[in-house]
Amino acid sequence: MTLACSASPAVVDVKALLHQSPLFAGLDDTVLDEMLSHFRRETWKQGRQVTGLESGQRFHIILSGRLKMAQVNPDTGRMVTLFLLQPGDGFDVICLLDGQPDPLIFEARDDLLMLSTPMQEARRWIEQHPDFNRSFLPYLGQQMRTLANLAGDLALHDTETRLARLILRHIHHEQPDQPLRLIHNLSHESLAEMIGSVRVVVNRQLQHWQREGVVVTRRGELIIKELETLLKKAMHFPRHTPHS
Amino acid sequence: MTLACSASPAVVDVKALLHQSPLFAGLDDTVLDEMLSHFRRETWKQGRQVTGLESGQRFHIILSGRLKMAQVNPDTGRMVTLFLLQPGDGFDVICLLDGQPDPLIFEARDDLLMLSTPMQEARRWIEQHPDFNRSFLPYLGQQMRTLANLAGDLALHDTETRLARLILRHIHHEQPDQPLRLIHNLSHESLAEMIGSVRVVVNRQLQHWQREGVVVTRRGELIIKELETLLKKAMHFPRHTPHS
DNA sequence: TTTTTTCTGCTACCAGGGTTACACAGGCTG
DNA sequence: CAGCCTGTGTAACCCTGGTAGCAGAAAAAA
Repeated sequence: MTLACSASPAVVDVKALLHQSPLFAGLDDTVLDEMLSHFRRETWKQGRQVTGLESGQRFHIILSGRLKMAQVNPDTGRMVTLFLLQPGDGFDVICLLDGQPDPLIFEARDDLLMLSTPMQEARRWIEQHPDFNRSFLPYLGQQMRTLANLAGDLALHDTETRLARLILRHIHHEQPDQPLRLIHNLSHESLAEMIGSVRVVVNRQLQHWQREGVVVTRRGELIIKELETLLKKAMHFPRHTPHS
Repeated sequence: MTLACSASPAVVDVKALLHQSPLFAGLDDTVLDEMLSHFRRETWKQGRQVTGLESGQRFHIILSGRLKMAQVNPDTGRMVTLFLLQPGDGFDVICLLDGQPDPLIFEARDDLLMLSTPMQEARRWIEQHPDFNRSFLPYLGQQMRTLANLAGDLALHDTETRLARLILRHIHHEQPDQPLRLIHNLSHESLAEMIGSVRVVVNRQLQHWQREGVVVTRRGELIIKELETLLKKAMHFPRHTPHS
């Protein structure tokens, strides 16, 4: 019997997880139970793509796995990742808010376990539970902040800066004596989509840093050797505090 | 005595204006009055710049004039406009939501007349008036949608496409027989900031279109001659419906 | 194992668009 | 009126970063 992290999603302790998530942290246990009764489980397997139009009928809460929320240019085939949603996140929040369909694409980066409920039901529940806003509104603020920063970065900074920031933003706060590394097993392609660029460019940059001795790359792994240098490349104007 | 549009802001019919705005449209008249009692008037004259850190203490509602909400790169001095806020809009919404300071810049494009109240007060009022969410949440959705589209455009489309879209998005729906033109008296510089580019590039593009016969430019004015052509340049993937 | 697919490294190419610079127009101001 | 300042037209330059293409390594599937 293995100690599963995301391997055995069926036994996830839903309530414990939601209590840690920024969205439901403050909710009373009984209220949470009541809410959960409106939801049903739903699973997507890795790689599944769904457009905003299709998924727009239901609101989802991620229990395990990561979900890419992206925009596509059908002409060139290129993609930008707007959000990489994690357990505790909900989608599609924008559609939940204003009811309009989103021209977005959602793609399961891992096998996904989620809760889902009809959009209308979610809206109704939120209306009837004003206390939820105590955590919901700040959550929305964070999302908007992330989007604003993405837009700002895309318009104002070069790929090197953007890549450096992306990496730093995603460093897991592990034991400080361990060598710093990215846990996320993201391909260069994925990294590229997250900074609004292309695989070749990301690779080019990483190789460049590797020759400088700043990082070491192995397949699906990225080890930071000189954090200071990377910080300098990323810090070209005041940073926002990464949540949590 | 002149027929003032934004010239005599002192006599603006606040309640009428707010009833039209997406944020307060649905509010009861008595509730609106109660709300207004928490606010005080505030004026900024054109060109005034304020950072998010300074203005973060109060929440504002625009009554007349336009306000640029932008991000800056202190190294290059370049700017991106995230929002061009109009009468009926509020700011800073992100800070209102999560309480964190924004590394943004707010600049009055015209003389501004606004209502303002301490952030805390605004948050408290929202908490106590759950009905407000009926219009507030959709409003937030629109804002997020706008940001998402901006980020998407910046990453996926060239300057020509972005400029075409910007212009089309800002056409005032006037009498259809009149020649189409941009009311906003925006400089090329302003246009550039709104598409995350630079004056020279915008000018270059406009001249190019002018030689093609698509538009005619005069100082501070832009007349569209061939709407079809411009639409074709803008339409490279499914458009979202511009609000209102 | 062999085969297939997914990632990665690297090259040559070139064009979009950003930087800099200057001249002139129109509107303001004194 | 002269002066100033902001907005506009246009040129030369060149560099970042995107496209196309291929070959090998690693992983996954057969």
